[in-house]
Amino acid sequence: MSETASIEPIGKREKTKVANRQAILVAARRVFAELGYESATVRDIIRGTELASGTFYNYFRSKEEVFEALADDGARRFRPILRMAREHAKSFEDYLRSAFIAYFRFVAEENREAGLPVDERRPHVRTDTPEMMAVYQEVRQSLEDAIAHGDLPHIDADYLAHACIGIAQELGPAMLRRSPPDIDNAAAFATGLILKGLEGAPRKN
Amino acid sequence: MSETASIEPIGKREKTKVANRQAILVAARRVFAELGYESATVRDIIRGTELASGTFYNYFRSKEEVFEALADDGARRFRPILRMAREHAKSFEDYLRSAFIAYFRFVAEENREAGLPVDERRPHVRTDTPEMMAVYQEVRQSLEDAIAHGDLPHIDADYLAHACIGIAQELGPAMLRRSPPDIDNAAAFATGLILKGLEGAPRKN
DNA sequence: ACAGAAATTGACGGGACGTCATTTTTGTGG
DNA sequence: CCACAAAAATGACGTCCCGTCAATTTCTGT
Repeated sequence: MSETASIEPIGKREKTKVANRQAILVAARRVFAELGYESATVRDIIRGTELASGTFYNYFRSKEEVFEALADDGARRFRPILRMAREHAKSFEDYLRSAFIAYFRFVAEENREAGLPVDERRPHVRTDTPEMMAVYQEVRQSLEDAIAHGDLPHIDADYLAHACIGIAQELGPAMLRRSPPDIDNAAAFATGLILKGLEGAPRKN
Repeated sequence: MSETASIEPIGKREKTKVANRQAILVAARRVFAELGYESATVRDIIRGTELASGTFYNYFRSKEEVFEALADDGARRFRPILRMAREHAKSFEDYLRSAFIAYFRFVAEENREAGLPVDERRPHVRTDTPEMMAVYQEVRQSLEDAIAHGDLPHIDADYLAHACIGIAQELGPAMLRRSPPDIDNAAAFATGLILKGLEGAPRKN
């Protein structure tokens, strides 16, 4: 008898495996925040866990791969938010604005818990991880839908998606540099600019 | 007498100094292109010169500093182009378009001589070097001038400058990914988007 | 020509890297 | 309950890179 009680579909093997992976990711997040991506080392990360150096390489091939896993995490959390914004939007303008708001909120949140310095914290590494691509696809899909729906003229969806992402990426830090950061204001600026260009961007004061 | 001939305001000391610095930069550019920024090492760089390892540190404190010097170079070459675009422009639209064209040309050029892979080559490192800031300032100044001149409504010049830069940064690689890259088309897209938003962006086909 | 300043050199101690033979842990069949 | 094989963790090891620094070479002014 002994353990008829709980259904344990998951053996100890699997359990420690996810636990270790998680431990590495948690430690990595902290180490990257403290030392910055560049100067952080694989050893720094494993020292932040109970594991031995060799064990690290059972889970990741390099520091960069750990970072990508973290970036993936972020993108994975952000994507459903983006999708909900699309589904709930009453108009294209509405979608755009909520998407920007969601992103800027996300950025502000990530930044707040990572420590103060706005720029220095952002790891300087390639971020074209699969999940990031998925976010791009999500945005692009929204744009193509809007075009097909007649909400947008027939413009280059690829370029437009990149432009939106570029605006978001640059406006995010610019917003954070102001105190206090005004998410709605930044989102209004981006939305207005994309919809109507300079005439659509909110006047200052 | 001996050397009354040429006026040599520059001693041998100074000369080898600039030569060494240049040698390091040239080697670094090649090494970064070949190995990628991440995996390149200071040793790889000096091996590409006639210098000893210790000498490197007389010129730069780290690999990152070398990269920043290279980025500075790029920005330093780009800035006058940008300024000329501003001075020669007949209208704000004209300025915007030529600025984008200049940037996309620059990107295409840098990319062509660095080897083919579009994304992998771009070093993943902070690029907020002083000269980069200067480019941002240059853009922002243009925008503020245009606002003061009445060519633009009173909008947030800081945000707008960041938005332009974000668009340029994302559209550049997106353009390069197409074959053949169409600089004028990308510039037209960016200009139209900024000026009039979606309605201003060129229709596709 | 010479002395002192400036720059170069490469060896060195400290560490990080990624691997791998060994040990420990876990799952399974008798 | 045990034994045995597969899986995973361990940490020592050889290799390489880092940044420094005392010794040496190269330059400059007098």
